[in-house]
Amino acid sequence: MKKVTIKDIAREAGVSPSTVSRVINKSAPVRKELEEKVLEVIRKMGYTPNLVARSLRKGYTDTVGFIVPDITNPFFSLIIKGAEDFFKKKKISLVVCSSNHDVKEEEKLIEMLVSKKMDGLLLVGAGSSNRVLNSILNKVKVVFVDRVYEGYDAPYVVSDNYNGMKKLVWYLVKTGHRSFAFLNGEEGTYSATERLRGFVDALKEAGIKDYVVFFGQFTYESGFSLVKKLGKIPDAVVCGNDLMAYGAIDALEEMGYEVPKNVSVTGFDDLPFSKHYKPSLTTVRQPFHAMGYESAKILHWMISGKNKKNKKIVLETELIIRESTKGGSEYETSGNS
Amino acid sequence: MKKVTIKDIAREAGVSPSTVSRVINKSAPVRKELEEKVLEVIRKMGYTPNLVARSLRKGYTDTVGFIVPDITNPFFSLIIKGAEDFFKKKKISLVVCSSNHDVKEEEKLIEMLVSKKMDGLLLVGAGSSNRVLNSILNKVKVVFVDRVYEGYDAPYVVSDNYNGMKKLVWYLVKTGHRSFAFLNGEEGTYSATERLRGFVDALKEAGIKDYVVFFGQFTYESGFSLVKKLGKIPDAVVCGNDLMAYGAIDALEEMGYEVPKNVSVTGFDDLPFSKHYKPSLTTVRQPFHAMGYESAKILHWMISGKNKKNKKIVLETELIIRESTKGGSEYETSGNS
DNA sequence: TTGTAAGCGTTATCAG
DNA sequence: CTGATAACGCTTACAA
Repeated sequence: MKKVTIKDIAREAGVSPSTVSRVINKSAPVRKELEEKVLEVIRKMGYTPNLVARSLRKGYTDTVGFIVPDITNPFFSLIIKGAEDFFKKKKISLVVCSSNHDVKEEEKLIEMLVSKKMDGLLLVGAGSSNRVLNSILNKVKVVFVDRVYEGYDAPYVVSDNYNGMKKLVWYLVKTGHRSFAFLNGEEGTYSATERLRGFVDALKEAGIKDYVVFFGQFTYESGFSLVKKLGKIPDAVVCGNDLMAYGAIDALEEMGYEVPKNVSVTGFDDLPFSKHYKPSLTTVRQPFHAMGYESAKILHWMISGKNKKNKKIVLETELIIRESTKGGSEYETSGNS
Repeated sequence: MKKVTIKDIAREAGVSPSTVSRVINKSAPVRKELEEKVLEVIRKMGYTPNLVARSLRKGYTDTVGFIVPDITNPFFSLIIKGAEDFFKKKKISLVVCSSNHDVKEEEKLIEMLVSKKMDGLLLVGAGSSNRVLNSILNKVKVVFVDRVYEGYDAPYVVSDNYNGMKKLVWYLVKTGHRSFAFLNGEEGTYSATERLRGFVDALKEAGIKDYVVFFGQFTYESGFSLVKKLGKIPDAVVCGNDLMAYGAIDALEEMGYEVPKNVSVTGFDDLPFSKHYKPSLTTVRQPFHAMGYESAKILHWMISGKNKKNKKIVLETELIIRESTKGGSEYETSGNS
């Protein structure tokens, strides 16, 4: 099928290309009669505007890029969904890319997306820094998601990892736990760092010194193997995220412990699945969808020229108490208004 | 920062734009000396080619669209990952869109993607048909994923739902199950239909008539509530997919049954999580990643002009035996060569 | 209200 | 090997 352009429509309708353009975009008044004629020809010939040409002319693409470490991880795909839900309303499409937790790949992706003239970029960084970031930060609008990059003056949207973890630990202390192990994710990651801060600060405030900290990855397997390395089993095993908690629980049970009877285990994230885990997981809920949605909103502001340049958003986290921890229901979660 | 174009480079390097283009694309020989000069200026001025302009000129975008019902569903995100892994090697990017299981939305998305001049489309359809499909099938290359559309002569990649289900039911029969309930997903869906066919045929071959079939959705909640509607609990509850099986197991346990002691439950998909469910799930593994990867490969063939027009691929499924079904280990899976 | 023509940034063609 | 020039399809001054 030969492709039909605005010129073909113009010729067929006996008008000029500009008139056709005006009809399509309602960018200027056109005589009713002509308008109808044009519309009819468009329909008849099955014309659809070439948005590539339009983009070249107008200077924007109505497309933004979203780079995440792994699209397969529900944590990220839920965030993406949030962004998508916002952008869909603005008729903006999303180019989604996985960096596979690799900063090198991330750099390549960023360059490609900039070259493809994305109107903006949403970035869940793979590392804590990035060579190309500096050079592109003034070529394209960027919003950091779930990460704070020291030294870059760009807006970000994160959730309150620090206070989420604090709430969780306080709860554990309050329900009688006195010794702790923290099975954390990748050392150096923003999330791991913040959660550790919360963990340590909460215990310090509680005057508890009986704890150990290990780093691993944010995966089931890592949670599983880290548990096996634990010398003595503490009252509570606090995990870097839900996946690790699943692994930790399974390892503990394999070792003959019952959760939560002999040991409490907690997660972080509250993946949709965690309420169905056995035992269902006590964890800290991150507002995935909102994280994506808010980042998208900010990026959109920036794109539209509303200069929310240094918007920094920290979204609330919520303590979710379920059955993987021992202890009364006397503690009220703070976020359930 | 003012954007720098190929002309700026040309001027600065004292050559013509064509020469710069030739250097960038290695599309024709250029004197070493000039080439170096150009490369240097490019570096110095921080030039990156405008791929929108290039696309307009060349007639393709190195971008393909992928529409799925819900990016949040691990089943789909794993497929997307497969496609992404293939396309990354070809430097093709993916515009990922969720139709939210809504055919209307899907139609809009398709039109938009065609307008944006995607080189091709990967489509996990939301329904069994679609108004715009006919009109765009000769405007853009399309590969259907996980669905066979009757009446459209386009290539597809699916997994062998029918035989997968047959293998599963045979196994159940072989291990002594004599009465069945099939808790299926959305009626009319390709997957639901094929799995039902497999289920019915296998039982027919086994001479078993004691079974019931229900339709619902492919969700945890649906599995849960469908179980509650079951009159008598059969030997085996066969579920439309893994999520439904999770729900079914939980409902059954809530009703006081033990799985698999009192009743066996099976899934379909083998989500990464199913081996960690309690009990771990007996299910049929679909080759998610391969489904995405193969679809991408075919689409790429079509785009590159290699006319694999009517390529139809049915990928093998594999029976995965775990702990949610009662029965010996005497049965050998067929796919473990 | 409508048409003409320039231009968005590339690349392909054609001379030289 | 290199440079003009046209063209990709659209939008937008500017002119009428």
